[in-house]
Amino acid sequence: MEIGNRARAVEDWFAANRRRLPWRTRRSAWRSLVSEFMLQQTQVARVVEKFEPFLTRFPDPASLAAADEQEVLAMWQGLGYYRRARNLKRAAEMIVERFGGRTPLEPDELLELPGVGRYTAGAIASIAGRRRVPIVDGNVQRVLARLHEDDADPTSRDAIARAWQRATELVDACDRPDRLNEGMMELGALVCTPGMADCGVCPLATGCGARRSGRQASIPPPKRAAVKIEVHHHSVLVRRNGRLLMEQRGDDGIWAGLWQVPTVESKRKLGPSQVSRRCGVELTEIDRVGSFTHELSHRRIHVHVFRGDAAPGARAPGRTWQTRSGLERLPVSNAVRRILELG
DNA sequence: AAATCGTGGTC
DNA sequence: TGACCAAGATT
Repeated sequence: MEIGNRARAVEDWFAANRRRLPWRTRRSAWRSLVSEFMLQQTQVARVVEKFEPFLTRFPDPASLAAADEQEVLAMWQGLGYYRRARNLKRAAEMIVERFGGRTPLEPDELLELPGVGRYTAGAIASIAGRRRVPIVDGNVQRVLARLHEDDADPTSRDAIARAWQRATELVDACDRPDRLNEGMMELGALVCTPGMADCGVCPLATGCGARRSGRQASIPPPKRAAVKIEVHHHSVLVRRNGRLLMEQRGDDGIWAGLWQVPTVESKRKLGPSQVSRRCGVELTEIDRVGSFTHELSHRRIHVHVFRGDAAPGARAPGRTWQTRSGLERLPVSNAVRRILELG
């Protein structure tokens, strides 16, 4: 099939199929920017729950730029990759300062924003701005690899470069870059999925290399999962006068900037007396409450939960005593949410 | 440039 | 059930 016909086949397929992201029917650069930040490495279904509340609270770059970072993180709670939320706020600040509050639609300007890489810039520019630029996400890379029967390791430099080259050729040959790019991603998400290629309904089936050779299941080869390091978090629910002691995590590492109950991290499991000694506040008593494991992409955290009573007049520098309603305003990880449920 | 950063879904 | 994956970016 000639490349222009391929591109139009995808555009027509997308135009005829319902979109899973209805907010894109309103073409707003700001909405597109927020949407693309949320969608980085995150499934559409998860984003749908969070998007409208976030946009209602932060309807334009100025409102986000002026907001307290704690509130931004709270609106992001549960989405993961919390650095995106902080980058998005910094991007909003830059939009206000350098672009007069108007979200840019040119790829080069978008790339200057923190947290915006080649994919995100291309998605906003092509979908919200209808600029003729390519995008390659995990879906597009898989569809293109199968189309061209490219069985290389998808994490290799060369394979990535070939995907961008092929995406560029397609978008150069298409009529509507927005429909082409969204169509390629939807194809990957709904038709040409990792586990199954539903070639019977695929607009690219004619001329697909993997289909011709029957290698849909082995292209692309799977990426090796990261080795998970095992660590232990000992978290203490410290009570005093009906309040709970909370601390904020540092600027780097996992859950940066989020809040937690006092937690001792170690390579090995610790007993109650060790936890009591190292948790940073004097306790008169400590008991085990329960434990669970929390899985991250590159780490397995064994969470051991304790309950302790603060000694009278105990000091806890850098920490705050929170009431139940105060707790609800602090951004916490899902692991901490589970810990708090045990309290 | 390999590691890091969350969480939930799929098969 | 445990890999593997998701509208990736950063260092």
